[in-house]
Amino acid sequence: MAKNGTIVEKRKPMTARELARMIGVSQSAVSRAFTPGASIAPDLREKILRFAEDVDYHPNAIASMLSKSRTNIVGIVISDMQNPFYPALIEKLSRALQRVGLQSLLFNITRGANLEEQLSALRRYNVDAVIIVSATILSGQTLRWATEDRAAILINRVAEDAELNCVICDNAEGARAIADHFHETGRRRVAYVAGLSHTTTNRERQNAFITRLAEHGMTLSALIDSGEYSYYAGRNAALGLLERGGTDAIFFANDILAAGGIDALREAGARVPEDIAIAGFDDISMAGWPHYGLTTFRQPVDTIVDVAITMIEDGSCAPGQTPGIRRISGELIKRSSTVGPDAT
Amino acid sequence: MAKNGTIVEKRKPMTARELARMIGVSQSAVSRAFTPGASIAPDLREKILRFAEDVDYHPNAIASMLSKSRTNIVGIVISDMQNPFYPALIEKLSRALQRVGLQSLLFNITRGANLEEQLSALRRYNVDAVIIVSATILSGQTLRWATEDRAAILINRVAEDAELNCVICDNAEGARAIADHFHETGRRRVAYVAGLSHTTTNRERQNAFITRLAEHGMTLSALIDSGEYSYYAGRNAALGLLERGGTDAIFFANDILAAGGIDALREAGARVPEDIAIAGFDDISMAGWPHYGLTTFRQPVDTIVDVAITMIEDGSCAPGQTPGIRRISGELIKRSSTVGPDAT
DNA sequence: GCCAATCTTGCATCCGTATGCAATGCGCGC
DNA sequence: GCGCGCATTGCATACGGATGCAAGATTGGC
Repeated sequence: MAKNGTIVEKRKPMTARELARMIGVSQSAVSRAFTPGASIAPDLREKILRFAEDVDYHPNAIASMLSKSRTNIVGIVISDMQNPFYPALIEKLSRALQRVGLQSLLFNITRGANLEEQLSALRRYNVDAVIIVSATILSGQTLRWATEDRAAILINRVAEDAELNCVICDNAEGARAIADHFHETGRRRVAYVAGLSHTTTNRERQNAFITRLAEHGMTLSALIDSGEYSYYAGRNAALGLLERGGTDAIFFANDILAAGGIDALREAGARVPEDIAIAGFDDISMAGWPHYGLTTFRQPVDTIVDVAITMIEDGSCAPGQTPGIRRISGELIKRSSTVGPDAT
Repeated sequence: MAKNGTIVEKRKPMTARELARMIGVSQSAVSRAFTPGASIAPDLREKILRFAEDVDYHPNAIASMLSKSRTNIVGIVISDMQNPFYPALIEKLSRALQRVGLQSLLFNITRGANLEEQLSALRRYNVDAVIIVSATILSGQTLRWATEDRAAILINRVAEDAELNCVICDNAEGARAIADHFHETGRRRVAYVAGLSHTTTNRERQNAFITRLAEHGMTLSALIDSGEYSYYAGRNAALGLLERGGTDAIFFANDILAAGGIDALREAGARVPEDIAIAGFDDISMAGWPHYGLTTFRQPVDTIVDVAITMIEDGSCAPGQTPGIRRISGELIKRSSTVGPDAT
């Protein structure tokens, strides 16, 4: 009744040569059968593929990579999975890559000194392209090192000192939309809460916002650098503003900050939006929850992903091509945190 | 003034042979210099490594994979990035893998028919191991197919029909802890809200919870299958229970459901925990936010990750080894959703 | 000072697939 | 019926590094 006691040896997968010998053709034929567009008679291909299916042969991707020097792997560098915006982006990105036959090698980097060590595999693995997702952690120098001689795209961050392709939401447009919206809804003394103030996304949002406030003749009641893009940083910033007084609207640099802000204000007894209107940026799913009803500028994530994939597929992000910055338009989503529950 | 107009050709990376010829040694020597423990004189290794650094030589990982038939890549299969628990887990997992020199190839699968197609790369890429994270989507059959002849670990799900290694939080322990806690805090008519009722995690939590209620002589006032592990599903379930009445505590199968439940109840005018106590499962970061203050059973994520990594490193999840289920103890985290703000 | 044991090193080959080139076969036009 | 041209196919080799084996270099023992 027992299975025989011999060690179950891991059976080595079949190779193209073995398959070829079984069928009585050359290894080249097998290779061609699996290569779309290769020069091979349709019936032979059919026959080989059928045979392959029977014996469960699959081409070894590693060997293929070596001879084609193409891996079909895209490295994705990310550093902040705490902000729900990024997991959502990664999910869409990896699915879109998969749809065009590319795999995602994930590099989750940690703030610290040994960044090059963390990214060393990125170079040794010969990924076809690198997508760097808001790696606020990477300095311009590391950025250049990581993307040297390699197709690369930055998402949600622009490269300042390096010449790199960037796909990014039009942060200025969004910040202006928020400012306009505050203006239209009668807010006049407005505060801005930065996440990491030195990041390019923050600077773009902040500058455009402040400029637009001035154009409307509104008052910038406060400018706070919360130090990080986190829920608790948002809470602290909001409480500080509440205590100080003189603010009737706050634009948080992103939604997770804004969520903290809304909760903290309400717990402290302030009414949102009656006393203080709140707006964020990104439109993470939480922003749409009834509890938050957060007015925010929706990042065009789908388009951003599409553009990035297209650049990888058509090679326009390959080294040697002239890099450029693609700014994608977003959309203002008005919710109850600025216009009250009636307008929802 | 313009740079010369020649096409910038992508300079091909140097090979071990070229490096060897430059130094005047054999290619083998170079290979050995980069192979820890290889038979090579210390000074020669030193010399080669120094030279390599100078000319920026890095061993080609693809070629190495081919000859060693080891990729140092672990495939991570995931399907639900919406629940914040999973991004947090993925983040820790990928960092831990990176720490031991393994890369993470991400497979973000979508519910649907062509699962094998989505996972086909998993087999062709010869990953050293597969970690399947709560792939509630995968049937036992697909599971077996995906892990065939391959080191594999399931996290947060047990395999029922396949013989696979599982690392999982002790769901029954957690459910009992919640039941005990409800009992101690005077709750008597308790409801359970399932996520996907057929998932193994749900069944374990549900069965243990109901059993413990009975042991305490408490009433199971309702058993709801919310249909998915989502915020909105939690809202709907909670509102249904509130309308029906007769429930003074609800155990949601996970935190994201519970968060929806808390919000919906409060919006409907119920007091949490005075009228209804709420508990969840996972301890996602949101559970600790003051707004939620969610009592929950904390999954031992760090330990789960450690155990999984260890199994990969010591080969105990390799094919041929006897698979087993590792249940890791978690911890009840009491917060204001059950014991009121005083106890916080 | 000589020989054996050990450490180093290089040579040759392998890993499994892709592909340029040459050879073969087939079809078609005249 | 012959010849040209295209479609197929196989052969040989490349991709870049790992490694068994044997030769060469060192060291130590007596």
